[in-house]
Amino acid sequence: MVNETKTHEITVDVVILTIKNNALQVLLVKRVNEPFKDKWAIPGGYVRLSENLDEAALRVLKEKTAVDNIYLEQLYTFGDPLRHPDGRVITCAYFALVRSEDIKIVSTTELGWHKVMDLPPLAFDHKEIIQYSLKRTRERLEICPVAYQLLPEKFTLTEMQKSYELIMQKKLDKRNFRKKALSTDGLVELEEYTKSSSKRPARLYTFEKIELNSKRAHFIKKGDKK
Amino acid sequence: MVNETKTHEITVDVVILTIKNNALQVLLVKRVNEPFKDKWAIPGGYVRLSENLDEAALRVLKEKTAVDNIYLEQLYTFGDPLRHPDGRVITCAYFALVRSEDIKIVSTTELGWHKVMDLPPLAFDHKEIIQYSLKRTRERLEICPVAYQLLPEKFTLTEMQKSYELIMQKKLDKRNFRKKALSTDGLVELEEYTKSSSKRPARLYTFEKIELNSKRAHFIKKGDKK
DNA sequence: TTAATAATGGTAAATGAAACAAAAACACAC
DNA sequence: GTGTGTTTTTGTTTCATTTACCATTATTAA
Repeated sequence: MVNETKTHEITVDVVILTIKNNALQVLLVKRVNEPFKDKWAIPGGYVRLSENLDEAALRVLKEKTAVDNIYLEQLYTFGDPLRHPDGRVITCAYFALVRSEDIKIVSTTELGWHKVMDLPPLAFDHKEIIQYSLKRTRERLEICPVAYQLLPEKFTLTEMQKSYELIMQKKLDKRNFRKKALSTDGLVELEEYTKSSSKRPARLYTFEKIELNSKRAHFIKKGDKK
Repeated sequence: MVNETKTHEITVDVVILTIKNNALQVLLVKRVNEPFKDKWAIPGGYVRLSENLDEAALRVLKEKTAVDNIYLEQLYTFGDPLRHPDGRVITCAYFALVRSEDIKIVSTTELGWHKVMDLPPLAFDHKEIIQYSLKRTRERLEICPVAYQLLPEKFTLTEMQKSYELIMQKKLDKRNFRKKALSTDGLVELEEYTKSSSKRPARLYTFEKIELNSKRAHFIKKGDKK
């Protein structure tokens, strides 16, 4: 417990991902102060003494946005001594999957969605953090259908396939995807169809059960407090 | 940057796993100070300002043991406000897979191996941390043969199977395991056999290539400095 | 010779992955 | 109302991989 050990600061940063305009997008905030003034950054903030890390991440999320349905999971803790130019700041990074329809931006600062395949210059090591969140999202998608967290409440299988393709970065076979999707636990077929397009209507589906293969991840549903 | 945010302390704790006496074991240190005096704990220490988290974990490891071949990976960051009775201590947990033959205990404090299936009372939330490290080890084993990090440099397929069974907590079919093991990338068949037992000698194998499916994990090999 | 364990071969069943084409339903133009 | 265009919906086959299950031979020490 020498003095050297006592001047860390710890933050949480939250990579917020959604699908919007047929692209994977991440919510970024424009910094108003130095360092990295005017650069874009992942939303973040200091961890308060009274809250645990999950709570801190959720608070950061809610400071910027009004969200209802989210998937939130701790990503990795980044602690390079030089990652923050002004001192030793260790950040515990989280990532969240949200539906863009569920998000209302409540921040006063400049905030916007950016395509993850075309990021602006970012502050700190935030580019690395975003890249890692994509890798983790892919890993999660391979073991559980977290992608539905990015979709509207009711969606077609084609939309679901699109979101898989966006995350996995590759084309999938339509029939094979459909077969696998239909066997997914928790997927329910609705008696509703899309309307208003000059083509055959698509059946709508929704997710009821929350199947989660990763512990230490959190689904925050409508109405959950805190 | 209110004052409340500035009094965290951050530590690293390292779950050190090995296979010894036909059991998965974890290295624990007996605490000499309060809190949790005389309880067992995972080796840990404060993060210094000049080092990153990986370096801190490695330093903690080397303060307790002289190790050569290790697999080291960040596990999870635990930050419950009440996890440390004396204040707010956030810990970044790591886990390491080592060969018990490669470890020399250099610590002056009381240190010992404990079977993970039969743990003594532990300090803080260390039981939870160990449980999580087992889960992660299983996940890793499913995608890459990290188990060889627990084995002697030269090992028989039966020993390898034993280590898989210990980690996965289930029996495996001998012939199927052998078939899969032999097709593992990096496994090399040696022209050596076990000796000195009243039975048929078993062929020895070793690993040459380090195949790693998880980024952000580190293999520290013989001779690596730092 | 015996006891003990290692090495090895094979097969049947189940599962999963990849490749493929054709019919059905709607909107719209004519 | 008929035809056209677009998108959805659906099934089979093949191939490779995994799993389950079973039995025998080989090598050594004692």
